[in-house]
Parts: sequence; structure tokens; C-alpha cells
Amino acid sequence: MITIRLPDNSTKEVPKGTTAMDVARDISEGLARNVLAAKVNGEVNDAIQPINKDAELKLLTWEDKEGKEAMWHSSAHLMAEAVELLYPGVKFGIGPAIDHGFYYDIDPGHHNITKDDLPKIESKMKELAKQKQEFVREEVPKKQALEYYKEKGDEYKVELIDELEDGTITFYKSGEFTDLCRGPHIPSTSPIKAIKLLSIAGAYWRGDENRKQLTRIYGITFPKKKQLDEYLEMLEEAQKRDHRKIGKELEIFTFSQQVGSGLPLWLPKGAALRERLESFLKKIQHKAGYEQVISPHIGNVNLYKTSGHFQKYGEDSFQTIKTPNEGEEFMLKPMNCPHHCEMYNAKQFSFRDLPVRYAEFGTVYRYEQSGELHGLTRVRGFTQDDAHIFCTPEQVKNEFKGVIDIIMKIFKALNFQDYVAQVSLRDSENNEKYIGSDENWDKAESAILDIVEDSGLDYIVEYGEAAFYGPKLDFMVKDALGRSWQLGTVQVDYNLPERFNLEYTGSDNEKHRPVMIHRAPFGSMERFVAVLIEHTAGKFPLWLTPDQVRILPISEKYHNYAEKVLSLLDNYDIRAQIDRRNEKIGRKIRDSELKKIPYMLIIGEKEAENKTVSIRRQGEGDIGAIPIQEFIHDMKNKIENELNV
RNA sequence: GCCUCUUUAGCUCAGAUGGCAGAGCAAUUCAUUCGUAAUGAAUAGGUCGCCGGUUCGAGUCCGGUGAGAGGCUCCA
Repeated sequence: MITIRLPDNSTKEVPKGTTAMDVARDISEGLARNVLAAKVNGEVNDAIQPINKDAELKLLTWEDKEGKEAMWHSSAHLMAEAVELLYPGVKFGIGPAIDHGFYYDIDPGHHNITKDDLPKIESKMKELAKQKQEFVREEVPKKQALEYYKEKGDEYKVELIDELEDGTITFYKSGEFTDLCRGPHIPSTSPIKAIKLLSIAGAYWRGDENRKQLTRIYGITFPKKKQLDEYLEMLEEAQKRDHRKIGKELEIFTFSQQVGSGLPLWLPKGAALRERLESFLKKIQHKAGYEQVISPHIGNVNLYKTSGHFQKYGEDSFQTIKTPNEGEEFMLKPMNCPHHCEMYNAKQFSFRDLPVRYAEFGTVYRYEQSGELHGLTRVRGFTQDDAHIFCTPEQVKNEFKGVIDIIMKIFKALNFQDYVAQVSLRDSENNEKYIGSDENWDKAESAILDIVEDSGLDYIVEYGEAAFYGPKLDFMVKDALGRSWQLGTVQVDYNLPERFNLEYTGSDNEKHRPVMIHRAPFGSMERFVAVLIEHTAGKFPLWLTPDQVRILPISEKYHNYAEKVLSLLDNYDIRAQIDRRNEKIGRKIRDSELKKIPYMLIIGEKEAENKTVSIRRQGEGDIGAIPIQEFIHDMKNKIENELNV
């Protein structure tokens, strides 16, 4: 007999070889039906795997992350089975569970699987799922596993097995389909009740663009049809928040083929919004001791040879432009840091002068592959809210903290709560990707880790994600469709100061090398605004929104009073417009609502007589008439509160 | 850059099998002067992304190319 301890700390004595499923059945049939997998001593296993020694057991259901994973992983197998039945001879790459669903990479051979095939595959999956196929785990020697796939002619699986350690390898069999797989799986296909194949895409084998491109099918499954419906509805809602759609509707930005792809055009409302964000940050930075600088949009190619950007990105950049007579070569500015280094070099600094903080809303241009461009989040010309801090090694910690404070202030003012702080370090096996000495890298990396640890931020560490000149701390925020984007970034850099021979005089009267911190709290104005649009669905905070108030006269008779209200609001810097169209009030309200104007002031006979305005709040409806001065006072208070962070 | 898909009026979209291009909204004009999410009527608006081919004839079929979408690779 062995002892099983359950999460509520109760124990059960059961015979050796009992499965998690047996335990579940013992508790209740209902529970057993819901069990997808089991956590045995912290390890996730099949629910039908025998337990042979004392163990802590947690039964995993749809409510658990690991339960969903097992379900989706098994769904990937089910899809593969369906595909193999429909298109004999296809080969398979990998098919994992992901955050929302699963995918499988397929080499369709001479078939050509397209979007139109998805419904067919989907219904085959439904048919197979109904057969309640069990997932049977099988341990086979490596040699035998290799033979199986060699015979099947699946070179992808052969490659995967080749790389596994010698010994036994696990296969899972469900219905007609056998797959190399570590598991775990759900007991049978019966919990897979609702199936949706979402999209189809090309994906390089093993993520290597030099290797064959396989067909990747994305899908998701649920134990209940209702859950699938809700998920699809959620996706639809998310698509409505897409910044490309809202940006167009609210006239924030546009693109033009004539101008060029990836080159955003900020329309008046977008420009006003962006300027407001910029002056908000400028104010904060001014208080924090930053100085604004300005640099041109191009720089001599030698500047970027000195910085190392040319060697690193020269071929994958916009190519240099040449002067007609002298043959001088210039590059579109891909980064502001080299310019700021030269500004630092324009003057002699003592340790007493440091830190020096040069800030610039610097527009940079980077060649991005055409398939990469995406709305405002991935563009070829964008403006960074950049700054470079030149400081002594002793000041790094404090300065870095100051930067984190600024980022937090901004996230708070804009109500960004779901961000991930990511420390990006070198990939130690791939040293040629980076410039600078190991010693400097070690210094910089440990400095960042120390600071982040001290700051109390929740953070994750990613290796191989560092910039080529230094490690960084990035703030990642998700868009409406769950894609993660980098916004704020802070980078410690010991390398550029060396390359540009930056110096300051220490108290010992010797020359010393300053340390540079690169930082951009928004990241880029384009990307930040894109994410902001999706987070707010276009309902920006009052202080930021392009039009705060729209005055809606009931008819032309009240235009006079409307003009008076407008000039009053204007005196108090409240951004308002009058809807002078010859339309009914209902129409004017509807259009203002759709444009997400926070406040509508309805003005008719009553209001003109009593010197009041009838307020309608966007999304909330009529909230009654108040004297115009009172409205102005309330607005001012609200805006001040929003900015008071 | 690669894979799949899309591209028709300012916007959203219809246009089997090739036979002179259509709707709604927006715009303009006129009427209406109206109380909390669309007043009515009339008018104007398109070398169907671009280049080439097949055909008596191409928005529709074929080839190329631009742009957009979803992924992959990349991202200073």
C-alpha cells in the first residue's frame, strides 16, 4: 500500500499502481469525468499512469493551467490524426499547446493545405473525438523509435529523436495516430467537445529561415461549446479594439502607399494627442534633471562605424545616401545615442557635473522587412522618447532607479497594469552577436539584476534578448489580440562610452570613463499610442483625449449661446467644438458617442435662459444640467486628478 | 524576406458560369429648426491597386508587381 496526500492535506491509503483516475473516481464520478491530467509530486503526468510510491497528488482539470495544456496538447494530436487520415503521407514537425490553444506544424508534401481545408479537418476531428479514443503511452527504445519514423519517411521526427538522449522514448497512440511525445495527455478524446481551427500560416522548421517552411495550423478546443462561443466572441471584441481600426475611425493616423509603407502619418487629432503625451513626459523629465537636446535625422556613416551600428546592421538598413560632389556617405539615423555621445564630447565634464541627462524625442528610421510591418506597432520611421544618462559607475544604480520611477509614473497615469518587466541578458553561447568585453558585460548584467531585484518589480529573465551593446530591462505590454510588445526600455551600456572615448575628470584629477544609460519610457510614440488605443478602446483619459467636449445646439437658434460657451471653455483650455450641422439632436449625440467624445453639452432654450449646460457623459447618458462655471470647475478638477500621480 | 489569404466609390462591402460597374454610410444641394444614439429628398462620386498576357470582349481567367491581413524569421 502507498499513501496519497491530496491538496486539502487529507491522505488515502491505496494499493501500489493505483492511478490518479482511480483516486478521482473514488472521490466522485463527476470529478473523474473532469480530470484531464495529474500532478504527482510536482510533476505533471497522465491521469491514467500508475503511481508506485507515496505521493502528493493534485488532480488537474480544466480549471488548472496544466489541465488546459494537456487538453490542448492532446487536441494537437487529434488534429494530426485527422490530417493524416485526410491527407495520407503528410509529415509532422512539432505540435505543442500554447497560451490559447495549440498548433501543429505539418509538411503537407504534395498536398496544399489552405484555409479552405480547415472546416474539413475540423469536422474530421469532431468525428474522431466522439470515438473517445484513449491516449495510450508506450515506451520504446530509441533505436526502434528511429526505425518507426524512418520507415514512415518522416525526417522531422527522425531529427528530433536523433537529438534525444539514448534510452527509452515515449510514444503516444490515439486511434490510428502514433506520435513521438513526452506527454502528458488527457485520458481520452472525450472531453474535447468544442473544436475550432483558427488560422493557417507558414512556419520555418525549427524556427530557422534557412530550412523548409512547414504549414502551421492553429486551433483551440474546449470541454463545452459555450466556452468556445465565449472565446470567439472575446476574439471579436478584441478585434474591435484594434488600433488600426480605431486609429482610422478617430482620425489619429493614416498610411499612404505614395509616402511608403511603414511610414505613419499623424493626423491632427493624433498629433495633438502625441504632443500632449510628449509634454507630459517632458515635464516629468525636467523635474528629474533631464535637458532637452535636438539632433538631425541623418549622420555621417563614420558615426555609425564608431558606434558599431553600421557593422551590425549596415546591410539590413536603409542604405547610405551620398553627396553628389564629395561622395560623403550619410545614413538615416537609426539611433539617437551616437549623436548624444558626440554632444557629450563637445564639452569637458568633471565628476561634479554628472550625471548628465540628454533627452530628445528623436525620430529614427530602420529598415524592417516588409512582412514585419504592422500598424503603428512595427514601422520604419518612428520617434523614440529617448534619453541618455552619462554618469559615474557609482551613480548607475540610483540613475537606473530614477528611470524605473519615471516609467512607473507613466504607466500609472495611463492606467497600464498588465505589463511584464523583462531583464534581457546575453546569450552566452553566441558571443559574436555582441560588442564589448566580457568584463563590461558582466558588470552591466549584474548591475541590472541587482537594481531590478532591489526595486521590488516582478520580473522575468530572458537570455539572448539583450541589445548588441548591452543588457536591458524592458517593459512588455500586450495588445488587444494578446501579442506582446516592448514599450519602455532601460539599458546599461559600458561599450559606447569606450567607442566614443567619453571621459570625465574624477576627484583624483584623472580621466575616467562614464557609464551610459539608454532609456525610453514610452519606447516609441507610435507603438505606445497603438497600445494605448487598444487598452482604452479609443476612450482616452480626459487630459489626453483630442476633443474633450462637443457642444450640441438643439437648433441654429442656439448657436449664439453655443459660441459663448465655446469661448468660455476655450479660456480655460478645455478642448471643445460645436456641432453646427443642421441635424437633429439625436444624430449629433450619436456621432459624438461614436467618436468617443467624453462630454457632450446639449444646449437649447432652457440652457440659454438659465446659463447652464446639459451634460451627457459618453457611454453613460444624460447627467443633468448645471451652470457652465460649475462644469468648467469639475472638468479642471478631473484633469488635475488624472495627472496627479 | 518566407508561407497563406485579401485588394471594387472617402468608409464598409455586393458583384455564379468572362458580355458596357452596384448598395449602405459619408459628401454636396434643397427642405425641415427639431430636447438625449441615424429627418426627408435630390445630386455628384469608380481607367475595379499597378503592369503585361489570353480572348471578339477581362472587375471576373493567367503571369508579374505594389499594398494590406494572419503567422514564421528578424527587431539597434
